[in-house]
Amino acid sequence: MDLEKIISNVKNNREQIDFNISVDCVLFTVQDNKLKVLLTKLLPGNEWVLPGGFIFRSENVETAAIRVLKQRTGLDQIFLQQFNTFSDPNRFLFRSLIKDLGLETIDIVQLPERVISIGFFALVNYELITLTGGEFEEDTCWAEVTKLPKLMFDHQIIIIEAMESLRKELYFKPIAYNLLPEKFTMPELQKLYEIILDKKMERSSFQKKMLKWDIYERLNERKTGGAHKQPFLYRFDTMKYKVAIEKDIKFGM
Amino acid sequence: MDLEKIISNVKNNREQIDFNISVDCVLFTVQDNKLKVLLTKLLPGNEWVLPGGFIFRSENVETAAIRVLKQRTGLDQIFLQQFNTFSDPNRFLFRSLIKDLGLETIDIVQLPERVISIGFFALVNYELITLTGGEFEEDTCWAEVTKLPKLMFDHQIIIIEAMESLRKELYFKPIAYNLLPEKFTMPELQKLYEIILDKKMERSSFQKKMLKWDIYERLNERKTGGAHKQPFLYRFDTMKYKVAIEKDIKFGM
DNA sequence: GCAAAAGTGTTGCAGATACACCCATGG
DNA sequence: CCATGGGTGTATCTGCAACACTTTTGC
Repeated sequence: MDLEKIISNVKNNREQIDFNISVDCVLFTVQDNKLKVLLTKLLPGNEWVLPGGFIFRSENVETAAIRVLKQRTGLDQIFLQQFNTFSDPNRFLFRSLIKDLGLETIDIVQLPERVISIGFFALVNYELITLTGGEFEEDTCWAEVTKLPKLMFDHQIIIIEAMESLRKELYFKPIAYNLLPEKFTMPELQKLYEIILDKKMERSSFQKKMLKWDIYERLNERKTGGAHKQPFLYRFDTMKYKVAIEKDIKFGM
Repeated sequence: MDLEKIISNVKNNREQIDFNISVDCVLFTVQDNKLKVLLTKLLPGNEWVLPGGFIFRSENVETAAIRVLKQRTGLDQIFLQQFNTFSDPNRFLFRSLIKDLGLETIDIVQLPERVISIGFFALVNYELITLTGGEFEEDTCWAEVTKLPKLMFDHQIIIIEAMESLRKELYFKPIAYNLLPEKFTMPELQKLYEIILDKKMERSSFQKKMLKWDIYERLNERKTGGAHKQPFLYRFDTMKYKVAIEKDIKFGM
């Protein structure tokens, strides 16, 4: 990612790309029992930004978001959800950006004014990403949502709103499994809920609630390696989930 | 609203207006116990469209939506909520639109390709609108959501998604009062819920649920005029609502 | 006075919570 | 063998749906 590249992009690809609209992706993961988001830099040494990009005229915004995430993570099956549009007239001004970065030599006549951005949040398991980690740039990091560094533009607001949306969603839909490996245990799932909703829960009640929804398949395996009794492994079952939705099951916490 | 006006707009106002992005407003109201949406026409005799408009470079998308609704209804205090972005590459093509309408004489070189639209749904009390109804054009109507006429572009999809969002919201937030006059009765509120959620409810339970939330103020007045026992009048109380949110009250149906 | 609508009280059931108890594992 | 974590059963509590009963109004 390189700002000058972006700017030459703007000048040379007006036919293919809409430079008034972008997507910004808040990619969440959980590592060391902490909720984190992926950040990157436009210029080395500068402030952090969310991974994002402009939209090709031949694609819709979801496709653009998938493209951006694929480019960052190597994955193209990431859980993704649009949550808001950011359109403050002063949120992203090419002209002031270039001035701030001391790139005044660039001819800015053809650059658009305000850029409107569609915010997406995405969920991914940390281990899946590190598997394809080879392509990461140095100017990329996982930042704890409680300890965000200084961010450019309105990206802090975008992250905060993404978290609110994630919480609201998790409160009513069982989307947390997207943050876990394919096979996971109930204690792991509970830990996730506790981290995201920032609320301790009772072990037995939690488990019963999850099982009652009947959307997780219990495998004939148990998690080995840890000390103490080995917990069962579960897997999210898409078919069961569809059946549960048909039955109008409520997934509220 | 006039298509040729729009097109001359595009040509003459590129400085002020972003013609790649628009807002479309699904304005709901309830009349005769039916849920209806406001529709309009681009050209007399042509198909229906949702009220919408482009976005000034000096405003955000919410302001644009408020502007569009104010222009249609005379009201600027309408409950409004963004619900999705519509960006299919073929959803709105100026070029094919002009061709379809037989306006091929128009020079289309400067028109944008695909227009991305931000969808809003809005709620308004029917009586409030008719008060300022003088400025309505002939080519404007309230269409029942169950009997939609043929619509241009992807506007039918937008309405359907708006309804789903409205239902989902109403299921978890007490927004229905926006469709009622300031003072309303519990039976009226219940009727609304039944229309929107398309589900009959038990009178006594409904009333208790509403009162338990403690967000409606019971007035020392009763609704007169109808036959039978006069029901109490209530008013949505913003302060009480804030308190209830603080208390983490669940407004689920 | 009666029918219909609205307010209020009562009861029973289902779901959730809290707790208890047991089991398994590694150190 | 014991501390800890995990599975499962059970008692209790709560909320709410369903129903009953009462009150009020217009005709």
